[in-house]
Formats: sequence, structure tokens, C-alpha cells
Amino acid sequence: MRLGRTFFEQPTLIVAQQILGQVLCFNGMQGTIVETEAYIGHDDPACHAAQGKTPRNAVMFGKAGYSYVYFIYGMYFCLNIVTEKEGFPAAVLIRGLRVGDMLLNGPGKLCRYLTITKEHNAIDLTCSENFYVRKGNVVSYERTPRIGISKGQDKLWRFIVRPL
DNA sequence: GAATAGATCCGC
DNA sequence: CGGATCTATTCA
Repeated sequence: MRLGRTFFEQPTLIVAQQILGQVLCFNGMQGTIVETEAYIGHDDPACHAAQGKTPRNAVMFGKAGYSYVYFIYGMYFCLNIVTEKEGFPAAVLIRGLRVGDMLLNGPGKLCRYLTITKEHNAIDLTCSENFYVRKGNVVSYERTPRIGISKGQDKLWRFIVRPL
């Protein structure tokens, strides 16, 4: 059972929490989502869209359920899923994935493993053939500050499955 | 046009 | 803790 538009249109913090334990499917590979972070609109200084729309972050302003993939630090890609209503820029960063007994902890790592690149930006996960999120199990989790940012550390917008 | 910080990872 | 590696955005 694939997650649809209504799921991703919910408030970003709800999506970031509820997507834990669900299964990300990409090109025949799949893994359970075990770590996420929320990036929400104009009042979040760490959000790429905080300063308004640019060519890079444009997809964050679009419909919920689309992929937002960006290139960072000259060598890594990061996968996000757009949330909230069209016009409101927000997304959930997929930071960790459990694939069998392997743990892909880190957004750059899981994109490298799944071979997700900028080619996979702005894809609609609610109707793509080989890129979507499937319903998984309910899990227990914990909230912490987000990783790797210099602004907005006061917010507890990182969600991680506990115990791993 | 130039400068710089950046939602990272790995090895030492 | 520093190096790899590059680009989107900002600044002059």
C-alpha cells in the first residue's frame, strides 16, 4: 500500500514522525526509514526555502509527495520529500535507512547506495513506477536537534527510531 | 566576476 | 579534526 498525496500534505512535523518505519522503494531496492528531519518554510533559518524561491528549491513550493534531491559538499546528494499544501515550502529530509541488516545512517550515504542523483529531483512519489514509499510498521522514536546545520538548532525537528 | 558557506562522509 | 570536491547563492 503506497503512501499518497493526503499523507504528505499533512503538517511537516507529522509527516517526519509518521514516515518512520515506512518503506522507501527505489528501482527495485527498498529500505525502512529510520531517521528524518523537518525543514519548514520561511521562519526556519535552516530551510533552503527560507529566503524565498530559487531554481534549486522550487520543487519545495510545489505539490506534496514530490522528491527534492540536491547536491551538497561537492560529492553527496540528499533526498527530501516535499510536504504541506502547494505554495508552502517544506520538506522532510530522509537521513537514515535500514536495508536488511545494513544501516545507512546519513543522507549522503543512502543516496550513494540507492544511486539517487539530481536526475531524480522533482519526481512525484505518489504515482512514479519505481520511486515511492510503502506502508510499513509503527515504530517508537525520539526527537533531537537537527544535524549539520548552523542555524535553527533550538528546534527538535530530527526524528530517529529508538531502539535502532 | 569573485567569494564563501554548505541539511556530508571518511580516514587519521 | 581536516581534506575531498563543487555549486547555488551572495556580494562587490
